[in-house]
Amino acid sequence: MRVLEQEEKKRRKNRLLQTVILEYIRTASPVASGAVSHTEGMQLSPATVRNMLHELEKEGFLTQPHTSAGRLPTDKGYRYYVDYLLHLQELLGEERQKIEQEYERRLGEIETILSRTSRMLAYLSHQAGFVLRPKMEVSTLQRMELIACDDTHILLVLVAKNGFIRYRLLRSPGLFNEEELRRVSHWVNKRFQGKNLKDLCGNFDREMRDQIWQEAGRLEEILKSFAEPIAEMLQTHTEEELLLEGTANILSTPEVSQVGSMRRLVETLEDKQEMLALLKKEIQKAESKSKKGVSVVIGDEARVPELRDLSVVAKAFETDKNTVGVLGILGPKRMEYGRMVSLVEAIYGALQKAIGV
Amino acid sequence: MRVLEQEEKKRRKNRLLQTVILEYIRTASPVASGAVSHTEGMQLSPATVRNMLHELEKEGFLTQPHTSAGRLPTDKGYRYYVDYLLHLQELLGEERQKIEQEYERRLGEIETILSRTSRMLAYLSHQAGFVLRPKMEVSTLQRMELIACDDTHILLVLVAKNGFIRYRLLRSPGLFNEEELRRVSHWVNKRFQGKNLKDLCGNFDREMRDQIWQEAGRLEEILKSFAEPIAEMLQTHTEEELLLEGTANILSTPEVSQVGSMRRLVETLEDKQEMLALLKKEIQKAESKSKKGVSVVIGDEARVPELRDLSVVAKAFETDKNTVGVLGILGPKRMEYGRMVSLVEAIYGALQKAIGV
DNA sequence: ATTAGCAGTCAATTCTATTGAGTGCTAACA
DNA sequence: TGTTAGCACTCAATAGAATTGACTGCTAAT
Repeated sequence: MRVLEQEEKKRRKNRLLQTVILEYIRTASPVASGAVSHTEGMQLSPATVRNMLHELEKEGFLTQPHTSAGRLPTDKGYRYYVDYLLHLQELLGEERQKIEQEYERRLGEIETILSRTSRMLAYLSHQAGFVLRPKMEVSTLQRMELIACDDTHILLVLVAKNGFIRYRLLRSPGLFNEEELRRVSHWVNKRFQGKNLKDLCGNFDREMRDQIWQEAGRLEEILKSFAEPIAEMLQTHTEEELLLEGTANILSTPEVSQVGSMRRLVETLEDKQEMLALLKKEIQKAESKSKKGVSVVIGDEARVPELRDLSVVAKAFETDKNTVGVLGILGPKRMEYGRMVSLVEAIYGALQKAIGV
Repeated sequence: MRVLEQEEKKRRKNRLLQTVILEYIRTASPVASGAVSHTEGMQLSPATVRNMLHELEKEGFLTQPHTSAGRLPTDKGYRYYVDYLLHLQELLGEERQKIEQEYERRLGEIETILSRTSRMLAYLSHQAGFVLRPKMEVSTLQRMELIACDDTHILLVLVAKNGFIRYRLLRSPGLFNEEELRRVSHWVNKRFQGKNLKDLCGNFDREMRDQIWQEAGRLEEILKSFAEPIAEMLQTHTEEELLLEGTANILSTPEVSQVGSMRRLVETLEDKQEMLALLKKEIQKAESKSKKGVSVVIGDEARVPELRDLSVVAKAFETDKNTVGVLGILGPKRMEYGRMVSLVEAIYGALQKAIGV
């Protein structure tokens, strides 16, 4: 036989890599040369396969846990697979149906929708599902309203352009009738509506005081009483939050076979602050490179030792022009990427429709 | 020596049981006769101690994991200890301080306070902390308000007497000016304020329709458009919710030494529905018996196999006359009950003060 | 370029022996 | 009658040795 053309050789190697990865994903144990030598389209003896595997190993796509074991993919291997060899996998009819069902009965509060979304992701992926709720402060002020609850309590409600709301029950700083409260709301809305919450957050107090002096008498007095509570409310609670569901799902993977590593994993996942920072950073980075819109962060690419065996499949979503959150799933590196990417895309679509941008 | 009086014998036995339990809590491994024979106030030889231990075992307060091992408490043993032998343990100054700090800057939203409370419980106990948020429907309607956000969206806010609020962003069912919306709110508030949300939930729609016909013209028309959205909102979202924090803390206990049991535990804890039903039931039961107000559910008393090695220390709290939630901690049976009871009491107190009933 | 065959590697499993912590019981003692 | 010393016995835990078997790498033949 003549020298195989480079192209043909390359094609076969890709095919082999793919087979090994799929097999490893299926069985969770290192793949032997014999196991892949007779799969469809592969008619080579184990020995030949071994030679090829050897090459793939030298190139960094595969490793062996020890000399006399089969091969398993490295992070680089998975990366190549995800970037070049991946076949998206259609969702099942019942899965699509489940998603539709979930979102068609519109669930009002955006908080609830997001929380259900993370549950949905976990449920359908059998991995952990997460939603990184966007910060409120990146949005703009849509409306501020004061509602008298009883003589001593006033509810301060703040509606952001992105559909989020914050509220706070104040001990009333004085005795005001409804009309007066309305005038305060009106005054504030007139001046601050549409303003960036982030800007307001820092200097609302000052700005408000700057303008109050222009008013006189009773109105000035009332406004003064409310300047501080409003400012305070703007300052707290602008944090984003991580909703994480289905942690238990990723504990059944053989990757965490020791009690210690399992505990550390749960600890890491529970440390919302850390997870949050990490996901945000990594996903933004990945997002900018990826074309499909769904980004995949594999294993150690996240640079967190405890998450070394996990991958993230995620996609950013918008609730407003510039308010982005992230939704996705978190599971063992050894996951069905094809299905997961499709799933994240499907749920992303349903969510976007539901919050009706 | 004359026959020991029954009383003296009983006293010594109690003391021994207590010592064994404390020792077991401290070391997490079965307590040998030698280990307790020379503790303060105990001046008996190991052999004598062995005889007493044997009796305690026959009475069901202790067991041995195997013949040649030390003793450890049974559920009955813990129960006796908690009910009769427990010394409450003062919190440390810094702990008290931490609690005060957390609650003194009043955090507005009750949701946030509760969520922080569960985190606080976890943090100070080094166990899992939880708050079972009360159902909203047991409270009464304090206020309903419609807020126009823009031409197409209206925010429907519902404030309950217990400080909880629900909101929902509606696609506006028509074009209404502020004055008109105000009239709707006013109309609803006038008729339904103070009514039990649970009752409203079921038949708001009907009741409202019953009364609408009395109005005429424009107002009737507007009211009609809002009857359904409001009714729908009342019906959803009356669920209570479980906030659980610090799960990882109880995974470091030697009780869950196997991967399987650990996984099952995490699964159980994550299944909020189940946990919720369980906690509610058990704690109510315990609460009715206990005098201290803090209830303790030990191990298998909860009748959930996965929680066999855990105990719950909890206390009910009120945000309103008849709105009760529960807060507490969840940890290995082998926990410092004295400290935990004090802790739950302290945080309960701080919370009650903070939500200012 | 491919393949059969063989020597070599190494985790996993099973079996055995050893250790040591701790008990129960009995007989002696105060 | 209550307490104690002493001894035989039990049993989990640990360590070591032997065996197995699933692989690979290499070489020589095709």
